[in-house]
Formats: sequence, C-alpha cells, structure tokens
Amino acid sequence: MPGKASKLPRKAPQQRRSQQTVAAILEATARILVEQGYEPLNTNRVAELAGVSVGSLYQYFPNKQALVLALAEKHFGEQIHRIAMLAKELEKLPLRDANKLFIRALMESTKINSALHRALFTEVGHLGEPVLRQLQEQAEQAVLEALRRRRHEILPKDLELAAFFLVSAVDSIILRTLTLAQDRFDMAQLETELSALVMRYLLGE
Amino acid sequence: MPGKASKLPRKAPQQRRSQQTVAAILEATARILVEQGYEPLNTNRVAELAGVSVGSLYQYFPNKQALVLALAEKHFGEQIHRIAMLAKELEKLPLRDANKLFIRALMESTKINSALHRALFTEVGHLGEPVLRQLQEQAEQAVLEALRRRRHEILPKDLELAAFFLVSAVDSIILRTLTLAQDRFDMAQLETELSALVMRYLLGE
Amino acid sequence: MPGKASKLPRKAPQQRRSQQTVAAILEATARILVEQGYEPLNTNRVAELAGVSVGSLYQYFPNKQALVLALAEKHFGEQIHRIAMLAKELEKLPLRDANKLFIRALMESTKINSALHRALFTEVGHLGEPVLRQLQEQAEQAVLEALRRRRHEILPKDLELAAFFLVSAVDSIILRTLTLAQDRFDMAQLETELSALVMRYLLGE
Amino acid sequence: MPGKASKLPRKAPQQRRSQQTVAAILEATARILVEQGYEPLNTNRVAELAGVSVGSLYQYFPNKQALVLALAEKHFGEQIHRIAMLAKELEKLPLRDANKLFIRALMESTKINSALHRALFTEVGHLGEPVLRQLQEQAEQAVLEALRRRRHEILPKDLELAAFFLVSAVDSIILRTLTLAQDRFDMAQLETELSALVMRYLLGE
DNA sequence: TATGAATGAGTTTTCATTCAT
DNA sequence: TATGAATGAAAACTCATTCAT
Repeated sequence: MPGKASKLPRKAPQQRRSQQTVAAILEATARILVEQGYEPLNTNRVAELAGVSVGSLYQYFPNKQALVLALAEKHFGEQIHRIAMLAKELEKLPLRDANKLFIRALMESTKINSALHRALFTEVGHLGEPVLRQLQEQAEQAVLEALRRRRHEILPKDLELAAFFLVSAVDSIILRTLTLAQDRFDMAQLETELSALVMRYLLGE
Repeated sequence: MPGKASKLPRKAPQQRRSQQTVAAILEATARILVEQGYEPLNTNRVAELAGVSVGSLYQYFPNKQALVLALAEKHFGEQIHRIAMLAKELEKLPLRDANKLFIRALMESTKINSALHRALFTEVGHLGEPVLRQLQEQAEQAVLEALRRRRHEILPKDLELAAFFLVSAVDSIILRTLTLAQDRFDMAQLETELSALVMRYLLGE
Repeated sequence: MPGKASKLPRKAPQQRRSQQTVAAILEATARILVEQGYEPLNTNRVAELAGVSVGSLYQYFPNKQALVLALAEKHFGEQIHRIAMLAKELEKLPLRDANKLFIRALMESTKINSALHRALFTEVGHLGEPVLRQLQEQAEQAVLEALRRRRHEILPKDLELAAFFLVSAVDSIILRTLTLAQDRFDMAQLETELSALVMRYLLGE
Repeated sequence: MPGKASKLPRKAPQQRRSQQTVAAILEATARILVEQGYEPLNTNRVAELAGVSVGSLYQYFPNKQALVLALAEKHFGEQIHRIAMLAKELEKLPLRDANKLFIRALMESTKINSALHRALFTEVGHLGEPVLRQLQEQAEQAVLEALRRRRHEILPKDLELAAFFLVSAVDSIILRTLTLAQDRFDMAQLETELSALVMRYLLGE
C-alpha cells in the first residue's frame, strides 16, 4: 500500500452533483458493508454499485478506510445528535420519567438503520475505534451532565464512573439484542427491564 | 455474509510434531493479531513468524479466517471453562459474597491475555460472531443457574432476561474498560462499582 | 469435470486501448501454447510476454482456461468461416471438382497457423471439447448441405451419418498428418489420396 | 519443478504387495483422470484415493507424468495386443469378411474402458504423444501387413499411405463417436457404414 | 518399506491506487 | 471533473517432492 494518506475526506463537495456523488458512494459502502461485510468491500465494487467511476471515488475519498470512516461518522454523528437533543429536552422531568423516555428513544434510535449500526460495530471494530471512543465520550458527557444535575438524588458518588457504566451497559445491551439476541425478547419487556436496571443502579430501587 | 470455503480447520494434527506446528501457528496468529491487527495479518507472515512453511499452515487451516477462528475458540473456550468452574465453586456462598468473588475473578480472567481478548473482540467482530454467541450463551447459562437457585431472594422475575442483562452489562463494561477506558479508573474501584451494579439490579440495594 | 469459475471472458474491451491489450494477450497465449505447451503456460508468463500487467489480464480473463478457450474460439471460428465460405463457392461445380478443390483448400487452411491448430488439439483436448464439438457440428452442417444437394448422385443413404464420417475422417487424417506423420508423405500425394477416399466413399469410385 | 527425472516407472514391483500397491495407484489415477481430468489430478489425491501414502507412490513412480504414462501404456498396450492377435486370426478370411469382423472387434475393444480411452485421448494429448505415435505405428504395421498380403485385390498403390489413412480414419471415427457423437447413431449402423467406408476405399465398392 | 508431515517455489488472484484520455 | 484501463505489490493458495521417523 502506497503512502498512507490522511483518512479524512479529501474535499468538501460544493456542487450539488458532487453531493449526490458522495451520497451515492456512501450508500453503496453502507449496502456492501451490511450485506457482505468489510472484507469483501473494495473500492472498485463500491464505485460500481454507486454508478460512479473509481476515479471519481478517489476524488472525494483518499482511500478505502476514509469511506468507512465517513460512513461511521455520519451514522454515529446523527445518533449522537439525536441523543444530545433528547437529553436536553428531558432535563426537567423527574428522573424516573426522564429515564423511561430516554431508554425508549434510544431503542428507537438504534432501530433506525439497525443493520448498519450493527455492521459498523461488528465489522469495523478496528477502524471505528476512534469513532467509537468519541461516541462513548459524547454519550458519557450527556449522561454525566444529567447525573450532575441530579447528584443529590442518586446513589453513585463517582459520577464519571457512573456515566461510564450506564453508557456501557445500556448501549451494549441494546447492541447485543441486535446481534446476539434477535427475537429472544420483546421490545416492551426489554425497555422496562432496562429502565429498571438503570433506576436501581441510580436509586437502589 | 458469504461462506465460500469452510472456515473450519482442515484436519486434526495427529503426530506430536504436527501438534507443535499447529500450536506455533496459533501463537503466531495471536501475536500478529495483538500487535498489528486483523488486516495486516496474512498467512505468509503467520507462517514465517511461526517458523513454519506456508504449506504446513494450509495443511491445517484452509485460510486466514480459520486461523483466527481457531484462536478465538481456544481463547474463549478456556475462559468459558474458567467461568463455569468458578460458578460451581461459588454456589453455596451468600449472594453478596459470591457476586463479589465472581466479579473479581472475571476481571482477573480478562486480564490474562487481555491484549488477545481485546483484539479478538475489536478486530474480528464479524468472524467471531458464532463464537461470541456461544460464549454469551454459555455464560448466560451459568448465570441463569445461579439465579434460579436464588430466585426467591432476587427482584427480576424473567430470569433469562436477567441473565442476558447481567452477562451483557458486566462483560461489556469490562471490555470497554480495556478498550476505551484504559487508565481512566482503577481496578479496585471498578470492581466495587460493578458489584454494586449487579447487587442493586438483583436486590434493589 | 468441475466448473468452478466461469471460463468465459470477463468483460468485453470497449476502448481501442483495451482491444489492443486483449489482442496482445491472446497472441502471447498462442505463442506460449505453441512453443511450450499448456502446462507451462501461466498467467504471469502470458502477461509478461504480452507486455501487460497481470492485473490487466485478469480484467479480461478470469483464469488460464478462459485464455485458451478464447484463443480456440478465435482460431476455430476463423477456420469455420473459411470453410463455410468455400462450400458456398463450390456449390455448382461437379462433385469431383468440388471435392478436389475443397480438400485442397482445407489443407491450405490447416497449414495457416498449423502450429497453433495442432497445439490447440493436442494440448487442450479437455478445455476445447465444447469448441471442438461446435467445430465438428458446423463442419458437418456445411458438408450435409452439399450432400443433400447431390443426394441422387451418391451412395450413402443416411446423409447425416455420411457427413459425420467425412468430417471426422478428413479432419483427423489432416490433423494426424500434422502431429504424427509430419514429413512421411508429401502434400500432393496426400491430397490426391484424400480425394480418392472421399470419392470412393460417395460414389464407389 | 525440481530435477526432471526419467518418466519411467522406478522399479518393477517384485513382491505381491508391491503389485497390489501399483495397481491401486494406477486405478486411482484412472479414476481421477476419468472423473475429473488431468489438471485436478495430483499425486496427493492419487495416493489418498489409492489408500497409500505419497511416499509409497514415489517409490514406484518418479513423478506425476510417469503415473499417467504408465496408465496410457497399460491401456493402449492391451488394446494393441488385442488388435494384433485379431489381425493374425483374420489373415485367411476373404477381405470383406475380415474387414467386417475387424471393425466389429475394434468397436468392442474401444467400448471396454471407453471412459478411460476417451480421457487418455482428450486429457493428455501432450503427454501421450509418444504413446499415441507408437499406437498408431503398431496399428499401421498390422494393417500394412494385411494390405500387403492382399495387394493384388486392392486399389491403393501406396500401401503405407493407405494404412495410415485407414488407421487414422477408422480410429478417429470411433473416437469421435465416443466423444462428440454419443447417442447420435446406433452401433450396428456405424459398424456397417464403417465397413463400407473401408471396402469402398480399398475396392471401389 | 511405509508413512505423512513438512517444504517452498511457483501460480493464481485481488484490489488499492494512479493516470492517460 | 469524470472515466475506466492499467498497474503491480501483496496476498492467497497449490502441489510435486523430500525426508525424518
């Protein structure tokens, strides 16, 4: 592999047509990633499926990894955004209600494009790590603020640790539901139990 | 996800010599996986590092995936075995003590070969899925039995769901400590908090 | 006989440049086949001799067999075409003259690229079978029409069988002259005797 | 490929067990050749199918080609032997009868192990050439003697040429029946027409 | 003699990336 | 800018053959 270039997109698409091209490329990437996985994903295939020449692909993405990275950033960025918005909205509700609504929204959010979500997690652990780390941090940040605001109501004293726990536990339970336990439990039940897990951790029932 | 060539090992080594060969190959695989990751791992490199010819490698493993799969099975198999043994031993202790010891042992166990553990999780999500599924199931099974035995003491009613939650949450928190939160928290603290998480979920304090 | 990867060409070259590439590849294939045979023929050698990269070769041919197959189709296609043209032209001559001219032309035709002709037959019997079958069928068709047109002059009643006999006999005698009896007999003599064989079979002298 | 060794069998099997081993190896070779062709044939597969270790195979055959060569020699040797015997027996019959019986016997002979016969011809043209040449020469020799004995009855003057023609034509028609025209014509009809072809060539009806 | 593990040169094949048009 | 042919380094994989046991 020749000179490792930056993994960031090369240039922002300014024209409408460019935007469409980029979108088509990312869609193709997502589709192959979901349907076939990371290994069979290659730039020629992506370009072909996107209906674009390889040359064009390289106009916007310096290399293969940038493709997946951009996709991950887009997907997780949207999710983070939704979460942050939501956290804001729930600020003033009682903890119990806020939690319930939050969990519900989280599960909804994950179902959106769940195949991609899952693929990004399982197929590209290595590439995604910086992205995942960021995702985790931002999520922790949002949770941390919420915990701080209610620090007198809750049991955990080390709020950073608690945020780390909550994000890790909730996120991974949802993810594993997707990957390992599809159809074993129903959504409503999961939601209730997940809320219970959180509430008991924070309040001891 | 495709399934071209079987990813299973080719033939079992029967003589002493060939068992050594296979062991050397797996060790080399682990080392490269840990130090460099899945993508740069390739059969030639593995064979070279193992001090074996490529031909020998292909005598036992049809391709790169089979290599990693065999490694995953070995590593997780050992871990599952440790966990199951431990669960047996803790059967008769009070829940609180059993839990504390279990969590501690789990963290110890994960530290053994933690680099490999981490690499297997982050680098080969796709390959490992069947293995991970099995790992999860066996872990759930062990936990489920423990929960059943103490069903009258605990809050959760759907024990299968509870087992799924506990395994997912504990496992992923430990894993994320390894991958995303190295050095952010200290072990003793993590251990205590993890125990608290579990105890509150089961008993509500 | 297995059928792993399709043995058909991969994609048709569209630009001038790529047509030249394909032509160069086929020429190199022919040359190696003739000079060294099928076994030593390999994609790297072909690409090198063609002055092309292996990658380019694989852009148009999925494997070694496809290479030889394409060559066989080209060579035999041309030959079939010549034969069919000729048969048309001889339609109106008396049988004896038509036969003489036909045999002569056939021998001429075979001498064109006789090394390749021979190589394709002896080296790639297995691959060529569908091609050979087609060659035989088309030749029989041409002969059959000629026989039908003159059905009242000739002895054989089952014209299809006769066509099969004539094509097989004449073709294989010419081929064996090339492969097994080079220099044992002279061309003029062969030509006369071959005509005699055919005439006696059709007319009984 | 390392040092080209002689292609002849290494040593004659003297013991009973050795003979069985050799026989098993040749049978396995034949089977793979017939069922899969020359390319997929390899020494390891042959040894395995023969129930013998590769090492043992190399005890009796210096290399892969020797395997096929020995097989070809065995098969064609038997056939040549049958033909020569037969020619002797038919010496004193009238030409017409001798011819008829000869053709019939030839077709019978070819049907014995016809799959192998066909495979040896189509799969190993290159390897077999010396063997085929010898086959052709011995057949021509037998035919030539018969023609000489009856030189006053027949039309062709150059008896060597005639022998070459007859052997080539008859042999190839029979072979093509096997490979290209299976089931198109029935045996009895073929036999009659083949006799006719020969008789007309020799006698002009 | 037999075994079958080991070898490694030789091939096949892929695919990220470049570049002439 | 777009195209897609071409590149070739790097993998993947095979298999005739050897050799320690």
